[in-house]
This record gives sequence, C-alpha cells and structure tokens, in this order.
Amino acid sequence: MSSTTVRKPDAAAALRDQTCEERHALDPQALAAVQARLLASGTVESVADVFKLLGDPTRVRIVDALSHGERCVCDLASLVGISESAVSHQLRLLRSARLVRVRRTGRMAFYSLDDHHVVGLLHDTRKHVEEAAS
Amino acid sequence: MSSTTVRKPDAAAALRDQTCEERHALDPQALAAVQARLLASGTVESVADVFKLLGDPTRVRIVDALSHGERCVCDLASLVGISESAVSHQLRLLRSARLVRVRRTGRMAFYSLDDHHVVGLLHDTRKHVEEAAS
DNA sequence: TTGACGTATGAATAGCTGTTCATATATTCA
DNA sequence: TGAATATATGAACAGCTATTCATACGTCAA
Repeated sequence: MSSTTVRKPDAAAALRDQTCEERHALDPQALAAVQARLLASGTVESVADVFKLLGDPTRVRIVDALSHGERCVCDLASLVGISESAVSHQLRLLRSARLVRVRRTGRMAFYSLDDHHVVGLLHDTRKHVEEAAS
Repeated sequence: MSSTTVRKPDAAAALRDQTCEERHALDPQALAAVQARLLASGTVESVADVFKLLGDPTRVRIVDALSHGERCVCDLASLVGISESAVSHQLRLLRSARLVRVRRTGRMAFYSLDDHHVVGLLHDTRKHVEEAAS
C-alpha cells in the first residue's frame, strides 16, 4: 500500500470532513456519488404509499385484525369500531396496494393479508414504539 | 333463532348487538376472543404515528439518505431536493418520534438514524413493492 | 462589536384524507 | 317476484399536513 493513499475511495467519508459550503460548491462529484446510492424516485413514492396506508389507526386495526385470520367486512367493522362503509373504503385502499386480498362467497367478502411482510412491519414498529417509550 | 337467548352483560353480549347475524363468519364469543387479542388502543395510535411519519416521500428520502451515515441539514436538503427549512421541519417530526437523533458541533447539526428497526422497515417495504409490481 | 452562516420555528395556505350519508350492486330467501 | 342482506362507491365536508415565507437563534470569523 502506498504511503500516499491517505484518502480511501470512500465518498461518504470524504463528505463528512467537508463543510456544507465546500461540499456544495466544490464537490458535486461526491454529492452525486451519494445521490447515486439513494432509492429511485419511483421506489420512494411506492414505499411512502405503503407506509401512508399503514399510517392510519383504522387501517392498523384492520391489518391487526386480519393478522389472526380472514374476516368478513361486517366483522371487521365490529372489531375496528367504525361503520361498514368506512371499513369498505379502507379495504379498497388496502386492496389497491395489494396489502389485502378478498375472497367472495355469495354476498360475503372475506379479506385476508396478501403480503407476508406486513405482519413483520407491524411487529417491528410495535417493537420500536415500545423501546422508544422507555 | 329464539328470542330467549341469554344476554350476559359482558363484552360478548355487547359485541353481539354490533355484529352481523349469527350465520356470519364469527359468533359473538369468537368475536370477543379475537378482540381480546387485538392491539391496545394506545399501541395502535403509536404504531400508526410511526407509519404516518414514514408515509411521506420527503421523509422516506431523508431516512434513506441517513441510512448510509449521518448528514447535516443542508446536505439533506440538497440530497432530498427541498429547502433546508422544509428539511428542518421534517427532521423535527422524525426527532419527536425518536426515529433520528442529532449531534451538534458548532452551528452544524448532524442527523442520524436512532433506531435499528427503521432501516429494516424500509427494506421490507421495498421488498413488498417490488414483489407487488410483478 | 459586526456580519455571515447553519439551523430552527411560527404563521399561512393549498392540497390531501378519512369519515358520513346516500345510493348502487349483488346475492339470498320467502 | 319482492324484500332483506352484505358490500361497494360517489359526493361532500371537516380536519389534517407539507410546503413556503419570514424571522429568530446560536456560532464563527474578522
């Protein structure tokens, strides 16, 4: 290893030692290097949409109720404590993001979780709030 | 169904008046049993608050940028593509939920992630949207 | 001290969101 | 057939939210 290799080719480390002004004015390449590692714009929007769907108490309750098995709309309304119309509206949103799936038999509609990640998300977030409470 | 059905003044009886007919998926006792396993109201609110914070593209970009290391406010503004004022407002929200922490040196403020779950949440949600796209 | 700089924050506003209400659709039963 | 039931959906409204603008605070250099 050469004695002149004081600086490692680490863009993040290079960024850390500079001031804001220097960074913006003199090092657009380092800025671009970090920017290249960021999520694509479309991915950011999609991820935020999923989080936004889970960012409502009613929908959290719906997902929580569905995490123990499929439920019909009126049972969900009863469990969550709002009208069946409101539940149906929320289920439509959850369906559009493929967070839940629906199975129809006669005039009944049984909803269930359509993604094995969702329960994990709920669990991890609950862990966070429990830890943050301490 | 007989009209002489015994109505006990407990949660199961209270639920029966709100729920669907008895030929639905769940009888009142089962419904009450499910309800007992649901998240507490305070937990639901806290969990939804965290998801709500992550449910905005700007804040997702901030968390994404922070997932590679700490950043000062003006760098975040540049990386995210909005004003430093807007970033500061969002950082305040993220701070209030203990999702980020701040380290101050002089007039600079370096923000970093304050929870090991957050990166996992971002990762899992990205997995979901990638799978849902197929 | 002065001035510039990095960050923080209150006010205001446009845009979004979740609920209710009314109604529609579809299925089952008498 | 007609009524009752289960769900779905459009419209509308109140409440919330993310940004911008202006400004204030604390720090550093001259």
